[in-house]
Amino acid sequence: MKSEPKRDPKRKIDIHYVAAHAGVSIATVSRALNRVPTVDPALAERVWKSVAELNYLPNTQARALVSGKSKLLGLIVSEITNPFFPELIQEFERVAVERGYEILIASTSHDPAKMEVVARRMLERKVDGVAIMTFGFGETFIERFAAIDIPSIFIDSPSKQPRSSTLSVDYREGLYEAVQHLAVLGHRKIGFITGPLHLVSAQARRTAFLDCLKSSGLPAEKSWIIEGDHTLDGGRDAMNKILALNHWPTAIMCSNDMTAIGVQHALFEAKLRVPEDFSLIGFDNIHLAEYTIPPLTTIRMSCKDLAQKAVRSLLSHLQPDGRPETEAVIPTRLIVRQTTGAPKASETTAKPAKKKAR
Amino acid sequence: MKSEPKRDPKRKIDIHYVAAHAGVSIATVSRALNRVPTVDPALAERVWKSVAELNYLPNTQARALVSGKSKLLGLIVSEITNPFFPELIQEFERVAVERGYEILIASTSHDPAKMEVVARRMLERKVDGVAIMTFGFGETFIERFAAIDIPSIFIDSPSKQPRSSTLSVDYREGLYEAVQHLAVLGHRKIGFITGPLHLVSAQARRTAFLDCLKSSGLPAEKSWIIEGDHTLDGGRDAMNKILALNHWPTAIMCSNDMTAIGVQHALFEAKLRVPEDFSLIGFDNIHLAEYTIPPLTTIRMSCKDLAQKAVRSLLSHLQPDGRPETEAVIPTRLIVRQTTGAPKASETTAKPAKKKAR
DNA sequence: CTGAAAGCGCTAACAT
DNA sequence: ATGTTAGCGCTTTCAG
Repeated sequence: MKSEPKRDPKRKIDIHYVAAHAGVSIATVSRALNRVPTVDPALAERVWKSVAELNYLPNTQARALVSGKSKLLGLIVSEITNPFFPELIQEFERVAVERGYEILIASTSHDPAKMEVVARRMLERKVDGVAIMTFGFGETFIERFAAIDIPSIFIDSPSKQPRSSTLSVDYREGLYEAVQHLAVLGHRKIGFITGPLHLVSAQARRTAFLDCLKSSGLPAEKSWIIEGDHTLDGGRDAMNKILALNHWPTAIMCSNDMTAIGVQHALFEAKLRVPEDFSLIGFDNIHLAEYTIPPLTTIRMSCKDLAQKAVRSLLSHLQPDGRPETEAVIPTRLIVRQTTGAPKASETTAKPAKKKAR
Repeated sequence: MKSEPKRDPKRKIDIHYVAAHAGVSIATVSRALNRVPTVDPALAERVWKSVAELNYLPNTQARALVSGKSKLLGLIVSEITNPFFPELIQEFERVAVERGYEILIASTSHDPAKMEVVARRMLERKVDGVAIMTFGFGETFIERFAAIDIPSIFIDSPSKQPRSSTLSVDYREGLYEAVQHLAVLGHRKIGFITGPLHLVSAQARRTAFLDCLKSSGLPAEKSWIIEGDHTLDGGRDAMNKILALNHWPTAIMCSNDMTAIGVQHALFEAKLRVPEDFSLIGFDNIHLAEYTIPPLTTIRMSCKDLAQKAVRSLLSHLQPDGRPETEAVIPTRLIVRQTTGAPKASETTAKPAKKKAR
């Protein structure tokens, strides 16, 4: 029986294997890997060489189990098919990976049942922190995570949990610029298509819009405030509701860019033109906004900012030294493109002839 | 000293805690949780009640460590900001979660350096399987995963690794319908904007296009085949190159929808109209295609199909019973919207006056 | 059918 | 500075 217990060629490459290969104990391997400063440089060198040679990858599960840190960050978004979120995800991933964290993405689709599942998934995988980028429904999650003392960050509605931070978006800033822009162009009748109003963020945007109208001395016509749902379809449907009205606004502002693209589509179908018949302003400034026809005037909210601040804040809660960053504000700014212009000179409050085939 | 060792209220809720609460051993708890059929129903019942009452969540890391199964599926995409991928991710997530798997998303951005990192991330986290949806560069990954015997699935280029499956897209099908559609409309001069040609999938699409041209008896003009990169910017730039030519095609086909949207933008800027001046066809049929102005004629490739088949195939490799699904074909089909029409009657091979301000 | 006990691969005391 | 050892929370033999 010629058994060779020490160097079984098909043996799994674990820390013991590396230790044997480098001629040190597993503790030294562990220390070298974790860059503990007290390790003899010569030994560390040997360890790293073995690691490279054997193509050793530490077992994350074992590490997580013993250390209590999963090195996983949760990222909850509402709707991954809204291009705003992929852009945010991309940056979040970049920053998190750079700092040695992996990221667990889940989308709720605004479905309460799914939210429950999503929270469970995050908890089961023992995320070290979680960013709730649903623009609403933060409360649903916050307490769950706070109860288990998982750092969290979410948007718009401040929380008083100790390990929870808030990102507050300054909607007024960009919205005010937008309303002013329209006012200067000569618009006095501005409609607004909101997001789903059960979301605090959608409410915040609507409220900010109303405030800006008031401080610009513009009237707020209730029938021109239509509830959308932040999707293409929602934008189209909302615009069609406005078109069914007897009195039309001359400009439409939207709670996000997808809504605005839906509006453009509704207008296209109705043979109405932008900006000749309606001026249009979106919100988010997704990359696509530059490519709509015509290119969309919109309000920029930097998703990179959002992502970076979220990761940074989360990680700040994870490090014992230095106090956590607990609040950050995200600015917004108007980006003028080609969907805004002066209202028609012939503009009256009477309903124009509609859908006249050209 | 009134110590109460058994029911420390702030004790972590682990399997021992549940076992104590239910009055059974941890082995029974484990078995009940894993639905081992030989457990006494009465005991199982007690365990489940305790689990619910204590809000117990099994520690996934510990589970993974001992079982060797991470219950994690990797999903590698090339570019998360291309809307095709979020749609695919959404479905992938849905199906995977339904089957009890979590999903690890990584995007390569076509960056070889990043690919290395991405592969490492997947390996470190010990994914049970990985879907490589980069539409190219599969080879970079396949071998790495095959070497460690991780099931994988990827697109277009078949692999001979035992635990690796292929999704082959039938590009010809939809492309042929598209070329025929244009031919019937009267087009004989069709240009094509490709994807990045270092991707096998982009090459496959171009080759399929060329074949369809030939079998339709249409000429293939080299200068009308421009390399794009599957992005908005790439589409715009490619179209501008075509516009700089002396002889124009009358129709443009694109390797994906984002490219087509970029083309629409270039045309808009050049004051050219779709479909009056150019007919345009995309590829993918992302949701947005319905909302471009005018709505984009495109070739549908179902990302849901892709996602479902990928997950199913991956999981089939993970179950010992039944043999793995090793190959699936994804159909494609033309969706006619409003970017295709007859070429101008005045159409000649001479270059029309360009950029005349209206 | 149930329980006791042996690890999974690693980190972090605790020795040396 | 390095090695030895005791777990992290769970699944899974192996006895009973």
